[in-house]
Amino acid sequence: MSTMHDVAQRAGVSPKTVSRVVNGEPGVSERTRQKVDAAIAELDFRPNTVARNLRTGRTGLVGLALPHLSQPFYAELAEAIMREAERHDLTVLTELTGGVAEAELALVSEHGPYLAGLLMYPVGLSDEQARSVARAVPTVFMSERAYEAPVDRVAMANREGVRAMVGHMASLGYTRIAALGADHTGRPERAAAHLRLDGYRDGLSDAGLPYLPELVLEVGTPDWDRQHGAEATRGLIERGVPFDAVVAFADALALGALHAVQEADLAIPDQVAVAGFDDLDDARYACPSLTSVAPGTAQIAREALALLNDRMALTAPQNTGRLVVADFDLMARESTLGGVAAWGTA
Amino acid sequence: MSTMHDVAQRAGVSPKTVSRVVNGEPGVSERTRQKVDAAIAELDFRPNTVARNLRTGRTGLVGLALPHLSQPFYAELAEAIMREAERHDLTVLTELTGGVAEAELALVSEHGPYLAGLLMYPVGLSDEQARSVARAVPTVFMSERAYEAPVDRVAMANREGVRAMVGHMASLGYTRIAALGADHTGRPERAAAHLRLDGYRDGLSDAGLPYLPELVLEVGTPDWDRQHGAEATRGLIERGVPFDAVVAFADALALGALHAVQEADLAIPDQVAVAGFDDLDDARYACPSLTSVAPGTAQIAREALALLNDRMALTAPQNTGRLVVADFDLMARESTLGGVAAWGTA
DNA sequence: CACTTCTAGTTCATCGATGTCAACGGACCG
DNA sequence: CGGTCCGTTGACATCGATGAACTAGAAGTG
Repeated sequence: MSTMHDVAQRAGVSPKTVSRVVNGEPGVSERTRQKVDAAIAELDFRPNTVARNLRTGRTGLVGLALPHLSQPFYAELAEAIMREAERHDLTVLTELTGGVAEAELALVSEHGPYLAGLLMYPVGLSDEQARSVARAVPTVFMSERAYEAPVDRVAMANREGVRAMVGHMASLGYTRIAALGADHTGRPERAAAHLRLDGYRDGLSDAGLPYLPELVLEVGTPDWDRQHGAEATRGLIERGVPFDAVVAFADALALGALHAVQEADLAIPDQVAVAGFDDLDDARYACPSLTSVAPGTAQIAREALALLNDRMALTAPQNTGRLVVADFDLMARESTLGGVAAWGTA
Repeated sequence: MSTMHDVAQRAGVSPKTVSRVVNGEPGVSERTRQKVDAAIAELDFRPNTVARNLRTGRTGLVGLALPHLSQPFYAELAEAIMREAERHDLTVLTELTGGVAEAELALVSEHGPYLAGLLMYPVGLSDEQARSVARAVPTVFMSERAYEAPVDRVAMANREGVRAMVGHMASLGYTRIAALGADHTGRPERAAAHLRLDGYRDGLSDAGLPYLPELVLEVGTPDWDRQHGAEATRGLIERGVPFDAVVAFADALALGALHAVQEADLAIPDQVAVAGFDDLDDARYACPSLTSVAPGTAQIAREALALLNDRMALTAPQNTGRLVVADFDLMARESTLGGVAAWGTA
């Protein structure tokens, strides 16, 4: 590994001049610039990032904190963010928190000091903890929950998305539309469930349909997975409650519902229509393919990095948090439209 | 941020002594150690990682290079590796290569200098390129392809896994077992396909079944996804070739096959049994749940980090690469066994 | 021509921690 | 009692790059 000093000697100039050339600073004549460039090429010199970081105090490292990667939603989000970070010349350091406040905080105390910024999908953090995280390092949350803290946040169009989905179903003639994934604990970390339930009510009222509590299915755990989606749907069927559609608050739940409905020999979408939220790859490939709300993952990644950039540059307001809500798309597929749409297409 | 200097002043000692305490070096009396510890606590001092890295030349950063995260197999692998890295006190820097040699190399030239090690799932690299990567930074490949280079590698039990799967099917009485995912291009980057096909032949010959070329399905692209799995299976059905089982070389292909088989109104597993490879979460949740070869992802992560540790410590032999093959498990589920095994269980 | 004004480039200190080596004080020994 | 040795501790240089302050010479100005 050659250093700037080596390059300087070879080019017959001072190290500082080499530094100027490398960083494209002004005050270097064309002639010397060329000499230095030549020396750099000959020695295959690459500036030592660590030393630079120490001197400048900047690292170009941003932390990405997610609960898991094994759930496709997070994996897809991670991928989008990494691709976007690359465009900003930032290096991503990924940490899995398991959705536990402890781990979410540990990340900050352990890596915080040398992180230029932090993108976090917080789950367990309290308002107070969120504040302390944001105080320690420039932070952007990707989260449906609003925090009582001056933190930037990117969210999905939870309410509007579900509202539109209910509208979609109503316009197809479905009238007894179940909601799958409600939460009645009121706990703030379940904000996504609350907002989506609000959207469900909005959609019903838009369509002039009554809100029927027996069609609102709670899911026992905070984990929205197929297992629980199937169980809740089975329960609905067994109770004999009449219904002709299910709007699930997550694709995983919807895929479970799909399973339970087919298990009961009900035709999709003729007897029961099903829809989800997240637009996972799995939704496209499900059988039948699943209608879903695409939450604009790419846009979320873009906005999150834009906000973070501002904050790292201290361009952003210091005492207030900004909120960006991503646009959604309603991806209508076989599970509501029926037909023989080619499998695996958008 | 307080520095060692601050702590030293507060404790009335020299910075070097603080350094000794922090790093648990010997040669510090109990009395001073306590004074220093107290000062550290009072100032909430945390050593500056960047400065330490510069001085020592070590970083504790390992790169993780994967083609994608959006394919569940890679996401699950990434998760396993991150969890394991944490146990080794290593920080993981993830990069997505898209499976392109260019990106795989760029990672090294860009971040290589300050990476303590590299875990890569290589796809596009040539032997020569693999060599140059391994020369630049301590490297462990996770890859089915063997490289003509002194690089450590962790692989799956490709051949044995498929062999066992074919045995499993034969023991259940299936005799016309199709292979899905073969490759006849012979290109080295498709080694997984070649090995698995070998395993298929082994399995047939173990069971005394003939190898029938018309039952070997090639998949057009290197991408093993559901779409292609479904297409190839449809082709088989349309050609009217009799078959009673499909062993797919990847779960994604198997899920596609599942779809195509059901589409043709063939009962699973009564008329056609289906099995995959990878044991994705999706396999457990498929309908019917999918029998699959679990490649031992957790073990792969463990072994990969163990090998990398050796190599970073220079404990490993320098001119030769080691190979570890992970154990596999045959997860038999409804798609071969039938029955009503609880959905979503192991 | 003396004097300011640039420009191109240099010197030196510095970021924070750590390796090297020397110094200091007490214990122990002959 | 002088000398050696050992356990502690500190002074200083160093890792590689960069910011601040400075200089030598060219160019412009009245």
